[in-house]
Amino acid sequence: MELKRAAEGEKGFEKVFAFLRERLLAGSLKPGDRLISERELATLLGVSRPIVREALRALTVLGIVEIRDRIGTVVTRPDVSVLNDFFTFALAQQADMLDDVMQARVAIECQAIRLACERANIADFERLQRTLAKIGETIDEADAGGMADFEFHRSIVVASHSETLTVLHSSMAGLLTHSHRNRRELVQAFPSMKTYLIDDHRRIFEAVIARDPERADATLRKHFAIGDEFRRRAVVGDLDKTLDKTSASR
Amino acid sequence: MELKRAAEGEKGFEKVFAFLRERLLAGSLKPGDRLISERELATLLGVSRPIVREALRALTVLGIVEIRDRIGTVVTRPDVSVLNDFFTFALAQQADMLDDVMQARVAIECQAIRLACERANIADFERLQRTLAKIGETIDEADAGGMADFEFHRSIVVASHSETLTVLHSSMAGLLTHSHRNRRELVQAFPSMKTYLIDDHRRIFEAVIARDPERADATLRKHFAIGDEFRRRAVVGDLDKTLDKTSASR
DNA sequence: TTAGCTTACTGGTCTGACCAAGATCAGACC
DNA sequence: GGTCTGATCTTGGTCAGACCAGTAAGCTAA
Repeated sequence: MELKRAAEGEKGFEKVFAFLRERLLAGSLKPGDRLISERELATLLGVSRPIVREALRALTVLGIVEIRDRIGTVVTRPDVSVLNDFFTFALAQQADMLDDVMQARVAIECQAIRLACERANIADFERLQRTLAKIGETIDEADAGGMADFEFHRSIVVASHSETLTVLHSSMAGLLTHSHRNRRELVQAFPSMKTYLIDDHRRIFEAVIARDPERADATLRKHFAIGDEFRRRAVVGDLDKTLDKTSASR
Repeated sequence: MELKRAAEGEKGFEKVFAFLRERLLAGSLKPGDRLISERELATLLGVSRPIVREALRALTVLGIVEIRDRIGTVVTRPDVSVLNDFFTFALAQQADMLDDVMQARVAIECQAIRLACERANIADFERLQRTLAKIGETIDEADAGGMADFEFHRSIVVASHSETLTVLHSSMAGLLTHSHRNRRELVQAFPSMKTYLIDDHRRIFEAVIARDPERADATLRKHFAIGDEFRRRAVVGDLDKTLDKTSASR
């Protein structure tokens, strides 16, 4: 990351952006700090205000900074919602990316469940149990059911007590809400899937309770694999076969 | 996502941004398309050019669009490298997050190696072999050694042929370069670690070659665990014990 | 037909200005 | 003396118009 030559060769916007990035990365600008005014920044760096605003706006969409009307620009604690924006755009134009993101989600969640086995506390267990119960209660509703499914998986990641994993997971999970819903709609059409959903999640829950990372990881991984299988077969309208296969493999 | 009311109530920037987002998400603006000029956009939406530029710049940092000097603004294929920027900023301000980031890296890499076992092609194998050899060659050099280590791990992720995983990994790996270097400096001080480094990486390589996801994952995971152990013990100056323990556990 | 020149258009930037509203502080009032 | 209030300063939000520097297309001349 070459920030040294930022002072002269850059193109105005780059100059301001690099200037701010430097302070941000070096830590001299911390969350909560208020930046100097746009005008000051402009004269300080020898550029015009519109350019400064471009840079500030850029930092804003990156979630690094927040421009408060008539107050000033303050450094914020980086927020995940940026990733959501990005993924929304990215997926809109590249449907094939969905599978890729799913892989990342599996990665995050499997690691998270391992950590959860080590770090989960009573409150985490309770949340897991609550969301697990919710899955059972809402098994017949497409919307609520999808939400419950999502909440359960999120609880796993939260129980890992890893902020990075949580952040990554929530940004991807948002995108995958649709697939959750789709799966849930399948459930309505094929009641025999209910057992799979409930039992699978319960097995995952039990592995965490047992604080067995290996089993938890493996169970969760299998859960995803089966979900994949479901979706794949559903496309070719061959659901019964899937159900047979999955129950046989247990 | 409420885009409908975008036409009037918005604040200039929001108006332009929403206008473009709408087209982007709806698909009427596809990668490769050239936007109308800034001036046209400004008059079309009833705002000034600087505002339009703010919006375009925002889309630029999101990797959605590319502003080409004296050519125009074109829609690009979403590039995941934006995440790199974000993570760089986000993680720079929370040093305590480093351990957390490491967990995410493990998550990414373990998932990647599973995919690599399925998807890796000859070129990937060759790159892995090349970087593995490099680790052996540079075992006595702190700088080059750390780089070789990094390259090997990166090769694993690249072999997964998952762009999302690759980007996530590189964003985190960059931050963790220091710890790599530190480890390497330890190697200089304790030559007996050389065997661990070389053998461990070779075992990982072999598991990928064998296309055995479970073994690859487990081996890689153990590799990280041992690295962790090394660093922990190093802090309390108890390296010999570590070496004994790790060789005994095999 | 083609080489070369002209010109319209593009992004990149600056200047200076105006508005609305939060922040601040002095002075008036209790 | 302490509190309230209003003028003023400052801040972001925005605009209009202008200039530069190249690019690309259109036109002219060979």
